[in-house]
Amino acid sequence: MTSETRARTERFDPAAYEANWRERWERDGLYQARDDDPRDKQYVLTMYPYPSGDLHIGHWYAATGPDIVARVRRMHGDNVMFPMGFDSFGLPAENAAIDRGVDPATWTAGNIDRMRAQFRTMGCMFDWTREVVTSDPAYYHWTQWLFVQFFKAGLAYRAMAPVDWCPKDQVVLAREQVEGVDRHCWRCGTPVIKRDLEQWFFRITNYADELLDFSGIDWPEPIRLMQTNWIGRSEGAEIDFPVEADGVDPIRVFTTRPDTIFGATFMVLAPEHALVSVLTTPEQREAVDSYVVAARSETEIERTSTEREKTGVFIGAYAVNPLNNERIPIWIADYVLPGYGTGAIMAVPAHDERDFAFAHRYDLPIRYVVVPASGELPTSEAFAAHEADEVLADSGEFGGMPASEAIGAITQQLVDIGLGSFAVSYRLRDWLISRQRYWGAPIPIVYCPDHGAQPVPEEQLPVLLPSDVDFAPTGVSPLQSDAGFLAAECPVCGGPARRDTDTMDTFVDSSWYFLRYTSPHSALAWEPEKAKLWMPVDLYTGGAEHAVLHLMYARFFVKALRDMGMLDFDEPFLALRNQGQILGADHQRMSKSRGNVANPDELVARYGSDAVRCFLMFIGPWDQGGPWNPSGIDGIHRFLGRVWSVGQPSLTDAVATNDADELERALRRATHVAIAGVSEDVEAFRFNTALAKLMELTNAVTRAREAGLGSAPVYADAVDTLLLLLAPMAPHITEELWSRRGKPYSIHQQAWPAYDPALAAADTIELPVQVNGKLRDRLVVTPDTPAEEIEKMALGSEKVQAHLGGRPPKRVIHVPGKLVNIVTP
RNA sequence: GCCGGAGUGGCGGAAUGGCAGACGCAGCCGACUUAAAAUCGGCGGCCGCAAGGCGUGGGGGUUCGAGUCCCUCCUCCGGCACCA
Repeated sequence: MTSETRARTERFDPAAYEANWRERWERDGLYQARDDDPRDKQYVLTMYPYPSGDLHIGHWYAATGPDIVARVRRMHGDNVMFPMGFDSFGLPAENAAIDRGVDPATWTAGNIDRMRAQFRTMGCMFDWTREVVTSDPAYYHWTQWLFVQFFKAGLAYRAMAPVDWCPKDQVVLAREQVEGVDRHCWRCGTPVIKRDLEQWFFRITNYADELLDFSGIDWPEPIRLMQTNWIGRSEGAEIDFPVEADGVDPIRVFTTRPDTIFGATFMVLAPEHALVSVLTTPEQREAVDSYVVAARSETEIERTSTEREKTGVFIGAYAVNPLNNERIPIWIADYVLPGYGTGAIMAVPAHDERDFAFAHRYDLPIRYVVVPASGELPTSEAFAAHEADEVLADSGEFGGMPASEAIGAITQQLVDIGLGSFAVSYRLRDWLISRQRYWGAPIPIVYCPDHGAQPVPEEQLPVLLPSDVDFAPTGVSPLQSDAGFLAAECPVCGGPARRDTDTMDTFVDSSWYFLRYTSPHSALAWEPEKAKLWMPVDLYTGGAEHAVLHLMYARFFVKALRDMGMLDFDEPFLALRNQGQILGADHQRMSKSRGNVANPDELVARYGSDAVRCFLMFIGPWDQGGPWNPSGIDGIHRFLGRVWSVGQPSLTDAVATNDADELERALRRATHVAIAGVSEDVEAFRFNTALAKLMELTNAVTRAREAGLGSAPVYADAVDTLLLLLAPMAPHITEELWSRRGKPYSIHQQAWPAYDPALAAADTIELPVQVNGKLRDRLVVTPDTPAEEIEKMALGSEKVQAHLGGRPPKRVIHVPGKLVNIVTP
């Protein structure tokens, strides 16, 4: 650059223009998605945040990726909606109320205001006119209304259930909110315990099979696998084992291996099983009772530890094997879980590790009934009968039958004698949605002494949260101590009734917020025609940690609402992409308690929003994340500085060169190579390599200017293209330069540059020449050089000849455009 | 234990089975400057004076050719975990 142009170029100072452009975009409603836009719609969505207080670097990381894609799709000519809101019900607000005495609503509203302002500094194309806030009565009105619809459709029911209870947060948790080996609370980490409570459930298990079907949606394989495993479909049989006592129902078991029934040497009931008290003999009563009491007081940790030695008690009673009438002793043991299958098993110690360990400890018989076709049999451990080439042994008329065949044959025989059925069991349980806390949507149900649980009439919704309650956690909802809230009227008889004092799991709120964005101010939950216009979401992004929570619940909601006639599609999110997690500098998950939360404000103030966006996208693949280390942001700042420099208008310091034509072709080629590369990378969420390609183009443009091309049309084209390609990632600097160059406002409304392969084609290519796969020389040829000539040139190379040692080559492999490899004899 | 994902320079990372290390960071050298910062240019896997050799977690294999495909082992990260 000459000193003359340097003087003309204003100093690169993002602070001088970034906020101004954001205000202009806002004022112009540039990012508002219009319902009456005739172009193809494109609904891009990123998971809305919990308003915890301040945005951290992870929010920037998560939002920038989809913002880039949304912007590119907009430049491709689509009518793009990219909304944002707040998932604002939940425990932290209530804990803040307890700790600091502030009202949850006030605390939440303050956080939302702060975070909304911080969000705006990102320069994302969020359409804030569509914002939803789930703790707003105008929103939870409809969450409650949806609950009533689920109730009326038979998909919401109340049941006494042993539930996971967090003793610290004093709240019931969904199974999905209990994590890890020690069965701890997902929020506070405290080990959970079991309690029996009347709870509301959503019948998600009705949709277990449909939720296993991912055809037609483009979701990451790991997420699909996690949901599949979570749903845990197992095919097998239910089998009735009659008991010796008169007038008592048989013991029904679920098994995936009915073919091993002749190896059943004992039965095991879960300690909670209803038949335990009926069947226990007087002599065993005391031992059984004390075992049951002990099992029920155990924590989840103890109960489900796989390390622990298996324990149990014989209850004194016997069942009868329905196929051979053998007498089988009945035990109880806590390794049989009450909530899975039928809560009872036929124990086949020869072919199940757990039954094997139990039999070993209590000296129960072990009988092998499935053997390898080879005839060999292990004797010291449970032999996992799984393989295809196995046959039954010691199994009456089924002896010698292949195991795979026997599964069906034995079940069929049990069906024929009325003591069995083909059955499917799922790991998935119904979704427990009751929460004994304040800061959530009240469950819109009243209890009448005469008419039981009745939904609040729709015209009386919303059931508003009272604002003056005592927040100290007591194990019951704070709403229970609020007499004004508690008192209600039975919608059937008008008599006095009691309101439900629990609130809904916040995952209920987030199971339909994407529908509310389509018509956020509607006097309905959503306008059917608006949902028809925008739904389903075309691209959804967020963290993989929601694989079996939000992402499964939202699918369930859409399927249930479809069956209620309220929606006409099957899946909420057509495509899903997960961003990686930005970890603290200590490689640990960012959390306030660890003190490793990185705040972007300082970086934004120093380098500008564009630099922070680009830096985050540049550090690695977006789906990978990684530990936070801001040291590389200087490189991005320098890059944007070079863009600032080349993007200035009317550079006239052109110097005539005698090879201008070739230089111009090279610059045009670099431009079109960048168009192709960036387009491809952005669609694939490879923002890091897209930026690398933009850096290469910038370097090529800089070189061209140094070479004197500054006033050539091809130079202006290259710069314009650079700005257009960079605009989705760095919306401010590109708008500023676009404007300075006298181009029409806004750059974000321009068409994405068109790629011309002919202009990207190289004049000459460099071909590596290998001998036995090792690089020995290079050839520079034009793309149309005939293969024979290239091979002749390769063989003629001195370096190649040195390695051939005068011998003729054994083989010559020529991959056109790639390389030549010569194999020596 | 089961199911995923990942191991590449000092660092972040790149590479449809075809030149390993693109693009950056940090570093070193140089230009500009009284000087520094900023900016610009250059150098950079390891061993070796060189020729050359060795290099993508370890070991084996397929191939003319392997970071990439196959087998096996190790380490790290995520999910699930007595689910019959």
